Order: sequence, then structure tokens, then C-alpha cells
Amino acid sequence: MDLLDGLNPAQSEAVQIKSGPLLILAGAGSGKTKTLTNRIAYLIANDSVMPSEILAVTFTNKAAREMRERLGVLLKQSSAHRGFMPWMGTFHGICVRMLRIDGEAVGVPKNFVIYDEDDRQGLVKQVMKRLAISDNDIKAKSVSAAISSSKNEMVSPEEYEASAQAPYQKNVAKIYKKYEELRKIAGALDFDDLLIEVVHLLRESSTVRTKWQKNFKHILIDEYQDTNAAQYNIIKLLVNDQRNICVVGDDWQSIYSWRGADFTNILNFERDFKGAKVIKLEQNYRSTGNILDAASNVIAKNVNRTDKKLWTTVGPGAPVQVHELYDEAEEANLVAERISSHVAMGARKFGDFAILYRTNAQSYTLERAFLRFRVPYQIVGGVRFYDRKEIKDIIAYLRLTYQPQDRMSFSRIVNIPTRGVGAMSLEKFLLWQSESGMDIITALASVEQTSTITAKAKSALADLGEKLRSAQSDLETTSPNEIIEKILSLTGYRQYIADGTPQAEEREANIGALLSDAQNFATLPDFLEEVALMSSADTSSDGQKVTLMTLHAAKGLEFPVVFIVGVEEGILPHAMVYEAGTAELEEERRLMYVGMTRAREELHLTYAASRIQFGVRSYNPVSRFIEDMGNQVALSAPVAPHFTPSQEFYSDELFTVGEHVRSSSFGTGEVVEVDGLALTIKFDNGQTKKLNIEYARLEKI
DNA sequence: TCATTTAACGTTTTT
DNA sequence: CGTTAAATGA
Repeated sequence: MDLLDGLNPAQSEAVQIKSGPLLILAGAGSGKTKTLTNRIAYLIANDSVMPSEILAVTFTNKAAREMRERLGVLLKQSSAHRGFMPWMGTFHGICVRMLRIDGEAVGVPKNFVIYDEDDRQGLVKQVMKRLAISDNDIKAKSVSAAISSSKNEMVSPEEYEASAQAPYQKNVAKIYKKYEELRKIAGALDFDDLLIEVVHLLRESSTVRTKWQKNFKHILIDEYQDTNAAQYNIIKLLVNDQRNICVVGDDWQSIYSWRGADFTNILNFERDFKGAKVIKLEQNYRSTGNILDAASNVIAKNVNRTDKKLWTTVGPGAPVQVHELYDEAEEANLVAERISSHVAMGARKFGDFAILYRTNAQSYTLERAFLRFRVPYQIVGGVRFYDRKEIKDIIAYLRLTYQPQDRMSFSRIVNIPTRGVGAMSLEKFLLWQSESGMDIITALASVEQTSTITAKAKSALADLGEKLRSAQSDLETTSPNEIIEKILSLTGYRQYIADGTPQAEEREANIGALLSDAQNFATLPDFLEEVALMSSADTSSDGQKVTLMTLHAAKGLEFPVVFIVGVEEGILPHAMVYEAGTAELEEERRLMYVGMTRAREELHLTYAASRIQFGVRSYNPVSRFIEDMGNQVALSAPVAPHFTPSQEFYSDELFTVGEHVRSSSFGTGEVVEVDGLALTIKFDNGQTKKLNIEYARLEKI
């Protein structure tokens, strides 16, 4: 197969440039991923570069997976086996691999665990408690954010402390310092540490640096506009004298500056790598003319941007359609109804549609409308599978057996299932454990020696220690799957979650899903890494469902029909940026641009005259971005509000005592008392609940 | 110590 | 509005 087939001249040139720095400025829908993939294939097939000598960084795990599969097809190789393109992945994933190999050179333990946002906030809370800093004026969440941005800018606790002026900052500095201390003791790295520890590693050990520089003959970075300071440093440290670095990006699509991403990295590429070749991809293969023009008009209002002119040979297509609605329920109904009728007509399938919104909270109303219209949907983002309580519990057990210094995990599971160890006993035990110098599992075995803990708690802790030690034995040779099974049976976790409610079945099913996931991994650290770094945007779609997601999560995707909902002042642009300044407003504009350019054939924008936000009804004016689009849009007259029942299960039939009902949340039961809208129901699992007819979603059976 | 009730609080986006 | 943390009572 000719690897240049189907490429335009600019793409083809980008594929064939053999060496030296290369900057590909790729507009939305210009075939950027295709170019990158073919370039890698070309390097392997024509320049005899080994796959293991190519460092290829993508923005999400999903993007990496897809690119790996496409490469497999292009090169007629199986992409399934481990080791095919071992260095293709996200920055975070690649950094984990490097740290597992060489991290000890900078004091990163071999068996480090990865703390996610929840873990970080939990540890911050512990630190604040210990430092006796009240959470009234300082919130763990904002401290966590401050630590994260400091790390992204490579500011150490000491440097932060030195520059702290206000008492607030001084307190944050204290917390940051102590947080780092405890995190290190726990043998853990947070997301941001993964990057900065690699920077330390490459800076401090010239042996390690030279080794990797020699290994990576080619470096390719996708979405370069979204790299932060730490990532930029990693790239600079890995590039060798050959300077075979190729970056792809689009400053118009930079939407992660709040996470430390700095799109000036892409603007400065030619300065950083002198003599770089620059190729612009400006032909758009995705959207119709009207969509492209409207999107270009929106982005044109930004001052801080490069110039480029996207064009297409596809005709103008349908105009962008703007719909004004009465409220958020009407908005959701319009979307659901349109989709359902288009599919009924046979014009589209459900998988052709995507609904994009600015905030996750907006998905709620849409979901309800979709349920009512029986439109199958799938949410990308939102609660990750690995963030569910029962999954996190089991992961905590796994992490603790793997890294017995991990106090966060221990604190989580010490009383799960409940074994009579409360907050007091936990605190006393941890205090004693940290003074003793033993790891947690060893300390549990010697818990008899302590004087402060009650006898009941002592025996519970000793028993837990016994179980953990048994799970810990032959960790090296046991598959993740077997370890999970072992933990489940040792702790009786399955019985613990089986409480007779319908949710219990779901939890049980989730554990089953976890077990089958785990089967794909040979070793525990591999599995734990996947769990930690798998993002919520990595959910794969099966093409049979409507996709709901945030505008951020939509980056890099495309759909025949796109709805962007809530195109209102205060939402898009978000109210948070009004006081923040023009830079933030420009980012909102880029976000709008990214959303619009996801559409291939049809783009619908909706806004509601009123909607409930934070529990109160608010009235947002239409977004300025719609005005900016110019005359590519068709405004549809506002639809007069029509009555919609507030709940799908609401019925005007009255319930009477003795009737059997089914509730979506409690299972089946019998009505024992009726008091106006209030029903008292005795459920089959033994509980008795007082429910409101209007909201309880009851079904007669 | 634990389960149930009550209060407070929050919504920007996420590797 | 919906979720989660604190407070209360058993």
C-alpha cells in the first residue's frame, strides 16, 4: 500500500519530511490525525525506524488506541500485542513508564501509586486537619487546584512559600509543603508529579537523559497547543541533536489553559527549534461551507491568534440553525424530538448525533427528555467507571497491597466492610504507625503492642492485617484478576454490597465489569496504571447511541449532526470568565469554535429564555457568539411553550392503600398509607419510606 | 460506632 | 435542584 495515497500535497509533504524540526499547523478537520498516522507509518516502512524508537504523544488514551489501530492496518501488522508502538500514549502514560524504569534515580519508589483528584483532595483535608487549619476560609478543593497549578508551572513548595504574601497564600504554602511530605511517605505521585518527576529525572541524571535521547529517533506530539510548562520541558529534554521533532496543533483550538496549557508553545516553536519547516493544512474535509463560515466568523473576533483561512470544496449545505426555546425542558424536548423523528424517517441513525454542552450539569435535563422519547444515549465524561464507590473500594485494597505505605487507600477501606473501626481508632493507629516506622500492613500485625486503641478495634485491625498479608503474598506471580477475587472473598465484599436494593445489582455488575477489565492485564501495576490514567473521555462509542458530552470532551471528534445547547450569556461564554478578562473570553470563543467545527452536515444551536440554575430560575440573554456568526444562520421562531408533565411516571391516577408498586430506586413494595401526595410504602426489602407521588416515579404493578 | 436526619453548598472545563 | 458533609440520636 502506498502511504501517500489519498493525501493532498501539503499532507504528503508533511509525511515525507525525513528529519529536522517540523511544525504542522492544522486547522479543524484538515486531516491532522491522518497525516500524523501516515507519517509514523512512513518512517517505519521507508526509513527503517523501529516502532520502539518513536515517541508519539496524543491527548487522550482513546486517541492513542485509535492511532495504534490505524497504524496496524497501514503497516499490515497486528496492533494488538503489547510492545507494538510501546511509546505511543498520553504524556502521563509515557511518564509512568519512564518512572517505572528509571524513577529510582530521583527517589521515586518502584512501586509508586498514582493519586487522582479525589485522593489529592483527601490528603489535603488530612493535612489541614493536622495543621489545624479550618476549612471555613480555605477549601480543600481550591488548595488542590493551587497545588496543581504550582506543579504545572514547576513551582516547588519552597518557592511558593517564598513568594507567598497574603495570609491565605502562606497557609496554602504550609499545606503544600506538608502535603508533599505525606505524599512521599505514602509512596504516591499525583497526576502532576508524573510529569515533573520526569523533568527532574531527565535534568538530574545525564545517563538517563542520554539513554532516552538516543532511543527516541523521532518525537511526534499531537495537540501541541495544549502542552503545559512541564510537558514542554520534557520535550526539550528528550530532543537529541538530530532534532527530529514534529508537532501538530491549532492555536484556534486551545481550550485547556485553565489546566496550565500554554498555546504560545506552538507560536514559539520556530523560535525554539531554529530552521523548523512549517506546513499549514487549511483544507477542511469535514464540514459544509455554512458551518465552516459561521465558525470562522466566531473565531475571527479573537485578537490573540494566528491567521489562517480554512476552505472546503463541499457546497454550502444547510444553514446553521438557531432555535430559541422557552426553558431548558423545552430545549431538551426539541433535541430529543428532532433526533427521534429523523431516525424514525430513516434519514439518520442515533449514532449520527452528538449533543454538546458547556457544563456537565446540563446533561440532566437532556437525559430525562431522552428517556421520555426513548432515544438511546450515551454520556461521555461525567462519572468515570473507575470513580464508582464500589470500584474505588476495591482499587484501594489493590493499591494498599501493592504499596503498603499508602495511607489514603488504607483510610478508605479500613472500615469497609464495616468492622467496628471508627475515626478515633483510625487516627490513633495511623499516629502510632507513622512513629513506628513500619508499613501499614506490618504495623497491623503488631497492633497488639499499642496501648491507646480499644481491644475491639485492635482485634478488628489485626484481622484486617491478616487478610491483607494473605492478599499480599505472591503478588508478583498472581494475575490482577486473581488478586481481586481473593480480596473479594477475604473481605466478604460481595455480601457487603448486596443489600437487596436494585442498585445492589448494578454494583455487582460493576464488579463483574472490573474483573473482566482486569483480565486484560498481566500484572497488578499495569492494571493500576490503566485505572488511574483512564480518563472519562476515553469511553468508546458503539455508534448506535446519541452521544452527550461537554464541549471539552468533544475535541478531536466529529459527527454528522451536532446540537450545541445552552448557547447563552453566562453559560457559553461562562459567567466565570466575565471578571477574569479577555484572555479567558477568547478561550470561551475557541471552545465555541471547537464545538461548531465538530459538525459535518448539520449544526443546531439552542438557547432558552429561562432556565433553572443552582435551583433558582434565571433569565440569560442569547450568547454574543450567535450574533458573531453572521448570515450563515437561520433563526427559527420561538416555539410557544406547551405543557409537559413534570415527570414521566407522574400519573393522575391515585394510589390506594394495599396496592403494589415499583419504585426505580427502592424496588417493589406495598402502599400502607396515603396522605394527599405523600405515600408511605413498605418495600419488600423491609424498609418503609414516605415518598411524594410527583417525584417518586412510581409504577403500579 | 453507626445509621438516619438535617444543613450547607455548589457548577466550568479534566489528564 | 441534587449531592455531600456535618450533626444527631440510638
